[in-house]
Amino acid sequence: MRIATWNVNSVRARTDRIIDWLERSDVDVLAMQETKCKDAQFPFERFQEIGYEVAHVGLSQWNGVAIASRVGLEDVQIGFEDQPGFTKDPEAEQIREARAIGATCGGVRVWSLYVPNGRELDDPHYEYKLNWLAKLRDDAEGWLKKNPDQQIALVGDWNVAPTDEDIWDPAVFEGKTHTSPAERAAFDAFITSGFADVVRPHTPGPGVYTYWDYTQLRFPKKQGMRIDFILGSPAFAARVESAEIDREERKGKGASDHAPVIVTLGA
DNA sequence: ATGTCGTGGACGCCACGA
Repeated sequence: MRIATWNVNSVRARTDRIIDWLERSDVDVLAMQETKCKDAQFPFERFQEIGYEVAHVGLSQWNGVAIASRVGLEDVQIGFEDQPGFTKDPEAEQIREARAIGATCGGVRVWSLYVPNGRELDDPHYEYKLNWLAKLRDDAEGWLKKNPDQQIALVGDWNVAPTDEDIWDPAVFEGKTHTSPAERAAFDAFITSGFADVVRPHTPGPGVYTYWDYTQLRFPKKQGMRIDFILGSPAFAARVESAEIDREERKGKGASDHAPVIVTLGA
C-alpha cells in the first residue's frame, strides 16, 4: 500500500494535475491540504471516476483538507476532539477551521492535517498554532495509549521546519515563524509521544525540501523548506519500506508550491 | 523552465492568506 500527502494549494485550480498524478503514482491514499473550497465545490466526481472515494471538509476559500482512498474510507472524523478554534476578531466566536480530517483506510488511521501558519511571532495566529499543535499531540498520544498497536499516520503540512537542515539558510528565518524554538518543541513532542518521521530515513538531507515559495525564484535556486511530514505510530512505522518526495511535481506551469510526499508500506 | 499564486468581492484591481 502507498500513502501520500500533498498540500495542493486549491483542488479546483489543479484538478487535472492532481488526477493525472494520482493515475500515474499508484497511490492508494492521498491526503490533501489547502483544497481552498467548500464541500459543495469539491470535484468529487473526478476522483470517483478513477476509483477513489473522498472525504473533505472545507468551510470557505481558506484551508480545507481531504482524504482520497481506493482502499476504503471508514469512520470519517471532521476535526480532532480538542482542536482549537480561531478568530481574528476578539469579539467574535472562535471557529474550528477546516484543518483536520481523519479516516481509516486499508487498516490505517490517516489524519490529513493543515497546521496553522502562525504568520508572525507576535501575531495571535502564532499562539493559535502552538496551541493547535499541543492539543493535537495530546489527542494523538491518547489514541496511541488507548491502542498501542494501532497504525496511525499523521500526515500533512505541519508548517514547521524541525531543524536548521530543513531550510536553506537559517539566517533568513531569524525572528520568523516555522523555525522558532517553541514551534520546534511542539513538533518534537510528537516524536517524544511515539510518532516517527518515516520519510526522513529514506530521503536524507541536507537540501531536501517539500515546499518552495512561489516568489524569489525559490525553486530553481533550490531554496526550500521541509515542512510536510508523515509521522507514523510504531505499528505504522514498522511497515514502511520506502519513501520519496516527488520534487518533479513542483515543476512546470500550474504546480502547487508543495511537492507530494509518499510512503510505501509492506505487509 | 521556474522571474508568485489562488480566491472572492465588487471588479477589470484590491484585499487577504500563504
